[in-house]
Amino acid sequence: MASTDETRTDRMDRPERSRIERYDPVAIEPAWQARWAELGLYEPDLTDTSRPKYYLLTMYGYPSGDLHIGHWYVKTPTDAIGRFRRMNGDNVFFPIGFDAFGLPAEGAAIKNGVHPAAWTIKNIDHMRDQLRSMGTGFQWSAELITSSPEYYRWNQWIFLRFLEAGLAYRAKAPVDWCPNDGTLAREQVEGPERRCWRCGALVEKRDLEQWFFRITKYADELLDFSGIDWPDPIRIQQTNWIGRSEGAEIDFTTAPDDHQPGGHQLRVFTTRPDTLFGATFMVLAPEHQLVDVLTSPAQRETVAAYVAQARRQTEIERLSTDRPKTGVAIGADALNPVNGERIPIWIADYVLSGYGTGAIMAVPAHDERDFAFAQRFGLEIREVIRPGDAEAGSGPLAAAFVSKATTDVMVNSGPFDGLAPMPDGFQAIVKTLERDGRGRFAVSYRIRDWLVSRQRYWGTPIPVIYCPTDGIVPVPDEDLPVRLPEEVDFKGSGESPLKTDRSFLDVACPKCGQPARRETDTMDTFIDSSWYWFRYLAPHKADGPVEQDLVEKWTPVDQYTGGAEHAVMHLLYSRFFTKALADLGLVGQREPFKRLFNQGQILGADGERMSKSRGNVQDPDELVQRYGADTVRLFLMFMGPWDQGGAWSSTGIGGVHRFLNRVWTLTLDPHGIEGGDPEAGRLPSSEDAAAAERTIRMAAHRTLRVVTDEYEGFRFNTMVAHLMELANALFRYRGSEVAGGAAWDEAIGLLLLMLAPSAPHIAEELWSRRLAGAGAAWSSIHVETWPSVDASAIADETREIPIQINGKVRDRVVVAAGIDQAELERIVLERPRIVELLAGRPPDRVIHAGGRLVNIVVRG
RNA sequence: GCCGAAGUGGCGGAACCGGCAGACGCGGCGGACUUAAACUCCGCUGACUCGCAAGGGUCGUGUGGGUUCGAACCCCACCUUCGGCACCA
Repeated sequence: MASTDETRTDRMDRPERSRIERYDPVAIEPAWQARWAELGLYEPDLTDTSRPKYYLLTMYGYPSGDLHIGHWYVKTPTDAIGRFRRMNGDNVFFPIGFDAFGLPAEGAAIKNGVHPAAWTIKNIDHMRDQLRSMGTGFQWSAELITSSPEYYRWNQWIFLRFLEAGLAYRAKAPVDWCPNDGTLAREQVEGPERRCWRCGALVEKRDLEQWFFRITKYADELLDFSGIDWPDPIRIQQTNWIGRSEGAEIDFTTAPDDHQPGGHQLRVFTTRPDTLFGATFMVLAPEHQLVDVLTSPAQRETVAAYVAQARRQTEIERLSTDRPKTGVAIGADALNPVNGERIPIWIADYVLSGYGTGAIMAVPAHDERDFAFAQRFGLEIREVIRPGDAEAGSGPLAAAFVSKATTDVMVNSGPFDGLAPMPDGFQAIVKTLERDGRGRFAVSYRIRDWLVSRQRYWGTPIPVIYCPTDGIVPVPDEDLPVRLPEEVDFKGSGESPLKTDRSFLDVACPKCGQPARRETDTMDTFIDSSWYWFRYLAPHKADGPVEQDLVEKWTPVDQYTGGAEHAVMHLLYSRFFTKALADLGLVGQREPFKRLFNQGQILGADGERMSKSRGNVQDPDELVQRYGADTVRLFLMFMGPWDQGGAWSSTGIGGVHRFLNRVWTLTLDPHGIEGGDPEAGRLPSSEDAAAAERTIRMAAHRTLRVVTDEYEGFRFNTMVAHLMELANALFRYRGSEVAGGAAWDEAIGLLLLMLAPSAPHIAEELWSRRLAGAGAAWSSIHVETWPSVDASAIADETREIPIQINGKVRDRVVVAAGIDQAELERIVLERPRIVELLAGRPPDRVIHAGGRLVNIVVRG
């Protein structure tokens, strides 16, 4: 006691409140950013082979003008990953760029008369500054802008290779069409009535000749995810999107009647050929080619009206299973190929022209949608499959029977009665059809070829020319790039100005030299993002799209981060492109991204997606002004699990800022004593100096062990929580005799190193002051090696075991760490509280849960 | 509607493999420091309940069932919210 009092008196001589410099992030952050850039800290040598490569990629962004907090939410933790890998010895390549083509630039042009290129460049300039303020270690020398001819030239070049390889083709496809503004994007069609966002006119579908990429060629390979570490939900969504189903094609024919001779082939795809005898009608998509040919004069008007209204609906509406079924009979019949039966032909909007063959055989007894349809229109429902144990003729079905149980049997199916439908009946019927040339096994996919044409100005021009004599003529490679004309008139209409620009349109045919016309469609911007990571490795290469040596060495990307909203489009297109480019011999692997992580999305405070029009955008700049980039970075990492996101709220950012202030205080003023804590400056009564140093070392090394793990698993929220715990633990020893000692100093060093990837500026600042204090030469904390755990510091001698009775905790006991089960059980059963609660009842069982817990089970 | 995901204190969230629910932070309450306030520091803080107190008890992870010695976690059904549905990127 006496000695403690002495220590206390001793401390009184010092000023109570420290006079250290305050933590002022706004003063230190820009200086370190400049210093790092000067040193080229983030400009790795791509040819360096002495260290393992780590290609870290975060989805590049659209230059909408302002960075919002959501951009930080993706990029700053990704930056922390890069810094962590670098400290672990990897050669990290972390590029950034801009997905600069797209609709908003054109919208700005129409609205405000500013040229899309000027608007885009201005936005990029602003966003570059904002990105720099985050303190992210992007390799700016690799920056890429997709709207530059230097980039889109190679989109064109790749398009031409796809064309040669048969991967690009032209076909008719419907677009949403406004009579005044031309083709509309989905977001430009508003309201349940589907009106044009600009002029309010009713939007209709119009069929245009457009370009497609044959992604379906790779459908099967795209179902194979072996060798890549992607989250299950993304793989499942892609798998369902591709939607492979095995079944059969069956050829029905039309029956002759008063107005047509019959004999037209109607091919259907079905996954249940075993139900063929139960097909009581057929349904064609309203867009089906034969609708016009087959419709009877009496039905012509009704059918035309139905087709027109079906064409006004979206696919989402058409596929909704909960709305009443609609459809009309076209006044013609088809013949069932197995029994020659006449069945009526209908059209209905639930059959889509893009899936299968655009026609189905309807088996109402065994398909839910067909059942609903048959009920609505009073069509025959004929049971052809019955559960093995069911009575025959047990009355009409109340619902479609869609089981695929092997105990089911086929009925009402002629020679196939009694077979199990799957797989026997399926096989038998298809084999019979095959023999007669009326059907065959077939695989169908839900995924459709990728429509890449856009009737827009601000995109990559598709490099083909239409010649009256030579037809479709590719632009020769040496004429690339086909540049977007700069002087264009937007005329206040939504129609692409390319369509009326004579200087662009008029061209001589490369084959015959006759006057010809350029393609005016541009490419979907998803093409830009389908190969950009290859280009980052040599963004200015003029004689080819990629530098093959570097591609060989640096790809696939080791870690890709970005939003889950890209699950099925961008992430699938990128995989398709990589496979196609591999088949063209351009790249060596068939998968783009080895490991994928999808962070969650930050919504506005109102829980809605952040957008300028909603006025719910959080500007990070003002937070950075107030708290500094490190606090904002750390707060975003601390908010919650990275894959979760959520509505934005700055509540709690002060707590993170306070934590950084505490780190600042611990590092620069270990001996200070704050008023308010009666124990300040004293060791806990149970510890002497040696014990205190052991406690400090244990806390620091245990934190290091778990934090290392959490960096590797991207569990940043708990990582920050553990750093806070360490800082709190150290604070308890501040001003005591061990503060500033060897164990303390080691702990501070570890704390700064662990903080460095996430809060790079303050870690660097404190590190430099620490070096200066020790009289050592400066070197950046970001080139330090990640520390390793001292196993001897964290060894535990005892552990606390909770004791349960029937699953409820009733007591706890501290035992030696290496205790054996029998000994533990003896100690537990002798505990007075346990003896009391058991009241003489013998335990039925005693469960030892992996040495972590004991559960005593008693009955009665 | 279909595909994918998420629901835990007043709030953000933790519990990584079926084993102590609520770490860490915010907010709130109390205290220290201050002439005062701010800052800073220390303590308490799921709900209900028994007890002067020390300390107990019951309930509790969207809802309803189930499996298990034991469920926030696994299974079934449902509700709500978010992402995607092919021209926003």
